[in-house]
This record gives sequence, structure tokens and C-alpha cells, in this order.
Amino acid sequence: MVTVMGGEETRKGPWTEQEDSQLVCFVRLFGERRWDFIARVSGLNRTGKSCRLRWVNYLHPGLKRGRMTPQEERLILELHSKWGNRWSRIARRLPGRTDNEIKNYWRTHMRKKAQERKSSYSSSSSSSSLTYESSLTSNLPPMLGGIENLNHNQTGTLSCIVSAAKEMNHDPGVMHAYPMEQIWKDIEKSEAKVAAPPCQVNQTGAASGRDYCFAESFLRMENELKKLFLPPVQLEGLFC
DNA sequence: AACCTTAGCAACCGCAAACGG
DNA sequence: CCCGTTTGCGGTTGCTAAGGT
Repeated sequence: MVTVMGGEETRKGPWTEQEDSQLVCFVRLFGERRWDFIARVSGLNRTGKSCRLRWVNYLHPGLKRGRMTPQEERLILELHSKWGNRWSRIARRLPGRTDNEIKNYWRTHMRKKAQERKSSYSSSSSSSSLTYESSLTSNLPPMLGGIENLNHNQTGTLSCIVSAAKEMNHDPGVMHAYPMEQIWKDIEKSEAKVAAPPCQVNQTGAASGRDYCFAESFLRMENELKKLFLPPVQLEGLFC
């Protein structure tokens, strides 16, 4: 879907694999900030907001996919009873899960369960001093491993990221060598309005259109960064 | 097989907080 | 302190696949 905003076309709706790969690459380059800049310079024709959401909820390398474990389920129930609909806060206690995921999960699973429990408790006697919540708290096991312990190959998303990086000849290790903070400062200083023209996908096929998009985006970005006093050696290393 | 309902999920929207000049 | 911009959050919508009739 495409909406027209002020003459520029802004894409909406589901993300394509190509867009995902492009976003992953640019986030790796510039980090998880300045979403508007990333949106503009990548030529994705998405809003910064949309890019951020896509990254946070779907493309982020630390994401755990698949069903909630019973431990996670209990933790969500416990924390929701404590904090209410503070999804982002709850999500911080569940490594690899996003607020959106938890919110959706609650809506479909937990709310129903909570209601069932509530009704069953209200119908039963209140003689027991041990509430469901307190029993949860006392029996909670430690959270299963942190993000670093996740098996990244378990998710299609992760393999997609890896393949995207490989495809683009990108060495993730390179990034750590660059002073991104400095780059950002420089960008902020001299950020000219980068008029990102709509990415042109040719009519013959998506593959060539994709290559064109990447090439054009990088060219655009390279030109921008060249204005920022970066030595050519660093610049070469920066691009995928 | 066709239609309807429901569950699950991705994505959008509006608002408010945080940030920077 | 003010104001514009960016980011984060929570609510909501819309699409799709699965299951039921």
C-alpha cells in the first residue's frame, strides 16, 4: 500500500524481504537511533516510526520467536497483575520478547485465562490465604537465559539478517571499529536535507530492482558521509 | 466445497515524554 | 524556558490462516 504525503510516496502495510534486508543493513550501519534519518537515507519510503517498529518487533537480532514458555506465561501474568498494561516494562523482564508480542499474547491468551481464574476464584471459597499471585511469586524460576544465550538460528528472521549481511558482503565486525557517535555528531552538524527519491524498481524483475535500490542508497549515503570529513579508508569499510 | 468465525499477529495511529537547539 | 523534533508506549485495526459448520 502506498500513501501520498506532500508529494512523496510513503509505503504502508506489510514489509517485504527486500525492505527488511535494506533496513537491517542501515541499522547496522547507523545503530538503533535516528530513525527518520535512516528512513530517509535508505530510500525505503517508510516513516522513521515504521522503521523503528519493524526493527524492534521483528528484525532485532535478540528476538525470541515462537510460543511463550510456561515460565514466561506465569511471569507475564504476575507482572501484569502488578503493573497493569505497562507492556514495555513487562517486556524488559522477558528477554527476547517485545511489548507488542506480550500485548498480543495477553489479549489472546492471558486475558481469557485471567478471567477464567477470576471467575473460578470468585465462585470458590476465599478461605485460602495463598493467592494465585503470591504463589506465582514464590515459585517463580529464574528467567531462562539472557538474549546472549538465545539460539539465533532458530528464527527465520535471524537467518534472513545473516543472509542479508552476507549477501551484501557486510562484515559486522567492521562496525565496532568506527566511532559511530562521532559520525552521528557530524551528521547532525551538517545534515543536509537528503531528498531521497523513490527507489526505482525496474519493470523487469525484483532482483535487479533490489540491486539498484541498494546501489542507489549507498551512493546517496556515501555522498552524504563524504561531506562529513571522514577519511576515504573508513568510508570504504563502512559500506556493505 | 463454500462460507463463517475466531485466533494470532503485524502494523498503524495518536499521544506524551525526552531531547536538543 | 520555549519550541520543534524524535522516540517510546499503549490502544487499536486489519489481514490471514485455521478451525468449525
